[in-house]
Amino acid sequence: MAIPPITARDVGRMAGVHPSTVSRVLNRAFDHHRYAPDTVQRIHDAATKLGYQPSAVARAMRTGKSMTLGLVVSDIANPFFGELTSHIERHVLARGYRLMICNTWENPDLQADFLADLIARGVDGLLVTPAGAEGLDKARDAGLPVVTIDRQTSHAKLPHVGLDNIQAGRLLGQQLRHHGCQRIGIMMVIAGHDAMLSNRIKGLRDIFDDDDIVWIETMHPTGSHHEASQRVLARLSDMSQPRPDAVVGLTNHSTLGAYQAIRSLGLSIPDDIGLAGVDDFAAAALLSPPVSVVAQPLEQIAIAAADLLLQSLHDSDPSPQPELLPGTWVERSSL
Amino acid sequence: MAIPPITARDVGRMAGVHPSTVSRVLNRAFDHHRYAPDTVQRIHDAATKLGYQPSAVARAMRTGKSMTLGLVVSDIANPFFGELTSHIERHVLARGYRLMICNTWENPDLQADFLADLIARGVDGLLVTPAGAEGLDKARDAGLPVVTIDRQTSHAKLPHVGLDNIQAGRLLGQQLRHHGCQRIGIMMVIAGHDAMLSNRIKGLRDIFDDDDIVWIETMHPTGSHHEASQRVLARLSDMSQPRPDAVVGLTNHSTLGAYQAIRSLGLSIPDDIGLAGVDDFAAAALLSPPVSVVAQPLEQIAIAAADLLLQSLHDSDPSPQPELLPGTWVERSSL
DNA sequence: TTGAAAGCGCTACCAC
DNA sequence: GTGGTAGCGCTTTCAA
Repeated sequence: MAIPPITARDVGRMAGVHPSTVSRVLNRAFDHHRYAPDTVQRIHDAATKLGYQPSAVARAMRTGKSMTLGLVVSDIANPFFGELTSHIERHVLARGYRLMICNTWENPDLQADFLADLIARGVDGLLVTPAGAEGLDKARDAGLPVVTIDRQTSHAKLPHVGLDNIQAGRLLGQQLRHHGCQRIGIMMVIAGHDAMLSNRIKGLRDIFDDDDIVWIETMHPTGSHHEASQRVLARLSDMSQPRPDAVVGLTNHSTLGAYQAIRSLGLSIPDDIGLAGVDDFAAAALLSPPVSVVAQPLEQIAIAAADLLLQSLHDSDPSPQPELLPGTWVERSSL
Repeated sequence: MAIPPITARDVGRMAGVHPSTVSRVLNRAFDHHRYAPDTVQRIHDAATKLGYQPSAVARAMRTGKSMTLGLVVSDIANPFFGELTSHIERHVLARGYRLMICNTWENPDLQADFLADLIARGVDGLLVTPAGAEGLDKARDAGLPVVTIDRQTSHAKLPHVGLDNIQAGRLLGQQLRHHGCQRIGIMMVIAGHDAMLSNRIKGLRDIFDDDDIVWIETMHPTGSHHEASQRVLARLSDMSQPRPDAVVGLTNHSTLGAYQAIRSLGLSIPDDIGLAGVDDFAAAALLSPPVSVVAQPLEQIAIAAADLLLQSLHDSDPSPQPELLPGTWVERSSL
């Protein structure tokens, strides 16, 4: 057990050179001409024979760069974030970076803890889907590039990449109208104090008057789609209000919950009531009927965010201009 | 920008003590009586005033412990692994550990790369849902505790926690029988060269004769449920074979694909044909009809695996006895 | 009870 | 072209 790891010293000894030479030769693979070909050869041989892996810890200590990025995400169990994470990882990996992933479960204090810890661990930059503003300023003050994804924080104006929520809301509204909906009910999950959902609603309000929005039901972000379902159920069972022509879910959990509520009421979609949402999810295409949604350009968002961060690792200042990507309508048959 | 971080030296200077004293006092919080109360006070004051965060990198370098665990997972975008990850993270976090998460996308070579890199980064232990045996021996040889989850590797006998696949297959078979099924078709996703699926089938074979298994359709693990759907479609459309009473999916993607195929054929579940699977997934309860499955005790698996690893960080040798947890039947209405 | 020194493994710099 | 030295920030001896 506990085999002592091979160090540059060991390689140097075997190749008959000084450790610093080992380091130079191994790191600048394309400067071979500057060293005696024989030396280079011996070093490479020794390194492979010994299975030398430079200690990333020591390297990070010395260079101040860990080649690691921190990803602070709301809930990795939510496929939305899982996919986002997956795209981000693939992208930064290709550029030589690794990811440290932390789950905040929408807890702002935990987020602050994670950020502080990631900084202490020497990450080179931070990607965050904020659960609040907590800890973000400190990260920026520490001189670390930070890019927010999916949600924008209210105060700190950090570089941001995400869905154009107003456009998404408007697109959803247009489609609702196009399918003849007059009155809608909205189910949403409120996450932190961000502008995401209010913007989606703002877009919707560009198309629907206040009077046409029968109700807006909210829920805490830690709840599941079961809870969302309860809320919608209560709304639809309340006979003192007119029934909306359609229910819209502003997040994937909300839409799923709304679907479940409508079905459990024995209502038929779209004949009795329509359903649509923002955020696509695997099950949407498989429900009966398949549910139409505004889909986020997840991969583009992931790539744009990663690129923005990677770029600001080298250049000094990233544009504080939010990069807002448009959603696309995925027509299925729920309206 | 690039604010120089606070070091123990800075704290020491402000408190008028040597950095080593700062370290001792701050680390052994419950040995206060061994130091002059006044010194302790000044150090704490200085540390909080300066916002001192010890560098985890330097600490890892010195102590050889990074308080970080590596999690090498097949596909974080698959909610099964997303949830597993989430449980694991919560559990190890409570014990002071962080997670470095790597996605192999079922690529054994990538797995080997990740493992080597994780070792170089000084992780204290490894949790792996193997996509193959690649790199696992090397990790163990390096003296790192390794625990495999979900799938067992064929050769390396590593400590393992996962579903009791034979039991799960048998349970599924029993339920199929109980609902009157005589002949079944099986859809599965083959992942690596592990025993997981063959064990699920073995359990099924305890209940069904070979003749009662009309067909077994396989697919590569990188495929989506769409591909699974194609396969099942082809099987069910093949009129030269008898149609099974039920289709069973051996993974969540398979079951989803099978559902889609059956529906697109206009067949009704369970009247025309039954459907069931191993692995629960969010959509299973929402499909029409809801799909019955053998569910994995995900949280228990996560906790047991994390505990096993954590324990072998301190004690020397973990039991090489696989810890097999039973699946439970979730009755819905697809049989 | 505290200070001083050493050293984890690496790489940047300065000699030669 | 290559060796030597220093030092990243921490913790762990050993001395006092």
